[in-house]
This record gives sequence, C-alpha cells and structure tokens, in this order.
Amino acid sequence: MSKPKTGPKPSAKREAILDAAQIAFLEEGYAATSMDAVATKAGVSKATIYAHFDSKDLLFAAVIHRRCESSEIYATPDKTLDARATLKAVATRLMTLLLSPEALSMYRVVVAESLRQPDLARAFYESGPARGKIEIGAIFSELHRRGELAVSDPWQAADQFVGMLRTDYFMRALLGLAQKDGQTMDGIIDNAVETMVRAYAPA
Amino acid sequence: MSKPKTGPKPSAKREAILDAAQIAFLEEGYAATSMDAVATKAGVSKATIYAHFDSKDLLFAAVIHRRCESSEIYATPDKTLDARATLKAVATRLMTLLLSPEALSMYRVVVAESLRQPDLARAFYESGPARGKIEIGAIFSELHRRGELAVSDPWQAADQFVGMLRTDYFMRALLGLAQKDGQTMDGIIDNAVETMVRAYAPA
DNA sequence: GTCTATAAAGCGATAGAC
DNA sequence: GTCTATCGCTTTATAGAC
Repeated sequence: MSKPKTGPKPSAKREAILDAAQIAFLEEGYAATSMDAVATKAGVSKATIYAHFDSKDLLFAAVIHRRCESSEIYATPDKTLDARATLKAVATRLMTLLLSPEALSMYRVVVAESLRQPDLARAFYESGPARGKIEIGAIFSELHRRGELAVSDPWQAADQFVGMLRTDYFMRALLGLAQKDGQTMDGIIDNAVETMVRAYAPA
Repeated sequence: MSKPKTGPKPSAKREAILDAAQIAFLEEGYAATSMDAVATKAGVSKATIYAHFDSKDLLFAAVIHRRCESSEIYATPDKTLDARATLKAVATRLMTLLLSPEALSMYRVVVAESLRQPDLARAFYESGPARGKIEIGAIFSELHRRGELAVSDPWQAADQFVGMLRTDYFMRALLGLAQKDGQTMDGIIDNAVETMVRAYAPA
C-alpha cells in the first residue's frame, strides 16, 4: 500500500513539457506564449502536449500549481537570537525570495491572469503571501511570548513588517527598473526592523 | 500665440478610440484585447484606428501615458491637524485610490507588460509610486519640522508608511479574492498610523 | 479621415498513421 | 504515446474607394 503520490504519473516528456512551459509562461506571459513555442522548447510535438494537457489553460494551471506546491518554507528561526537578529534573518530570507527573478516573474504573470483564472490566483495567494504571513506571524507570536515585543496581534504585525519590506525597492524590481543608488536590501531591512522594534517595544 | 497644448490634436474619433481602448486594455489585458474589439466599442472602423495609431503597441502606450498624465494629486493636508489625523487623512486618500478598480486594473496590466514595454513601466512608476512617495515624504518632512515626529529620512518613512498600507488587504483585492472578515481599510490605516507614531515619537 | 474588404500570418486544437 | 500534417478560426495590418 505504498502509493508514492496521487495525480498524473510522472513521465519524462510530461516533465519536459512542464519545464518548457514554465520558462515560457513566466518569461513571456500567458498570451504571448504559443503552444508551438512550448513544443519546440520541450523537444516534442504539439500533439504530444495535447495528449497530456487538454488545453493551453490547463497546461498553464499545471505549471502554476506545480510551482506553488514546491514553494519553499522560510524555515524556523534560531531561537537563541534576540528580536532584532531574528527579524533581520527572516526579513533577509523573505526579501531574497521575493526579489528572485523567478518569484518576480511568477508574480507578474499570476497578477496579470488573476481575473481570468481565479483558482490560480487563490493557489498563488495561499502558497505565497498567506503562508508567509502565517509563518512570520508565528515568529512575532514567539517574540511576544518571550517578552521581547509587545504585539497584541502577531499576524497584523507580520503584515506590517512584510509591507515595509515590499516597498519602492520591490516595485522597481517588479517593473524592471534599475535601483536607486544608496538603496540596498540590507538598509531597507534594518530600517524595517528598527521601526518594528521601536513601535512594539514593551512598556 | 496661445497654443493650448502640444502633441497630437484632439479629435472626437481619436478620443473615442482612446476611451474604448482604455476600457478594453484595463479590463481584458493587452493581449486579450483585439483591435476589432476596440473598433467596435469606439464605433469606428479598424482602419480609422490605424490612421491615428501606427500599431497596437502604440495605441496601448498612448492609453497608458494619457492615464499617467491625468493621475490626480493627493492634495495638501490640512495644516491644523496633528500627526495622527494628518497621516490618517492622507492614508485614507491613498488607500482609496490604490484600491479603486481602475487603479488595480492599471497595476495589473502595466506590471504584466512591464518587461516588454519598459518605457510604460517607467511612466507608470514616475506618475504613481514615485509621485506618491514624494508627496507623502513631504508630509513627514513637515511633521518633523513641526516637532511632532522625529524622522531622519522622510522619504524612507513614507516608503514604510505606504508599505504598511499595501499589504494583505491590497494583495487580495489585486488578485480578485474576497476580503477576510474583520479586515477593514480603516483598521489597517489606524494600525499603520499608530505604528508610525510610536516608532517615530520624539524623544 | 473614414469606410469596406481583404490580405498574410499565427493561433489553439485535431485527425490519422504508427 | 508520439508523430506529421492540417483544419478552422482569429489576429494585426493594409489597399483602395470615397
């Protein structure tokens, strides 16, 4: 009784199609990606794609869902660190992830298609922003329990903290614009950490 | 010598085309909008569109640029208000703007096309996020001058403040997901204002 | 400038052989 | 399952009359 997994069986060609489709969809967008292009990139014929996926929509959905499922966890923070160091560590991990080319591409294409494919928007939200909020909320909860911060609502604090990381710097990266001189990831993180620590200092 | 404006002359049909194209592009996205659809909505023939705009790309660019130029100013805040009330007022204006259907659509389509049309991404950034940051930075600068807040870098503070407004609530709206019960615009604003006031309280 | 009509190309999807 | 070949449709863009 050892079923390794549910869902469609893994197949070399199927994986090649998904890999090629992922690159194409994330780089070019949904509409600008043709099934011919995916077939060529994957080294298969177009008919083979349709043997595995009933339509372009469903191929796109399979790509997005696969990526959502494989999204990494932010990992539990080192419990020996104080509030500042803990927040800095988690912020560095989060910002590095958010600013990665793959995450930015994913964000662009999912946002663009969100109204036409609501279930993909939901899957993206749950595996990305919602998950991050929960994990970072747990960290604030722990810092509160330790008495290092006084946060009445840890998830609201997480929301604020993440928001202060996703600002101008993120917007410029998302839009493909160069960063301003003097703006660095570390600087943004330090400022956000400092603001949180000051605002939620215990009385 | 009274030139009313530079650029292409205003024409009834031209404006009708731009209006129809704006609705279509913002609602359906760039690729999903056909020139036939724009022609029908505008009540003109497709050839007339091409008489005014050389290509679909340029029509799209004209739509985006027109909207960027007409983007409203957030207005100067009432100088008799204290820090909390000032920040609350400006946050309410900003969040209402950001969450409007037109602004969300604009954000979706520009982000989606940003890599393929870098000049549009730039125009959007300058007229939207950059402008907001400057105006809100000026408000923090004024609050600092008045001694109500101690902000060493007003534009960095503006960045943080805006970031705390554009969080989970904004993301859900952007993705077309329903809002969580209990999450309200006013609540988010109050929390953001409180966090800023606490973090930047004068010593 | 504005129209009707059409060109030329690309698209998603399928038929049928193997 | 996988291929080649092709269907049927939509697309952007243009030609030519008025």
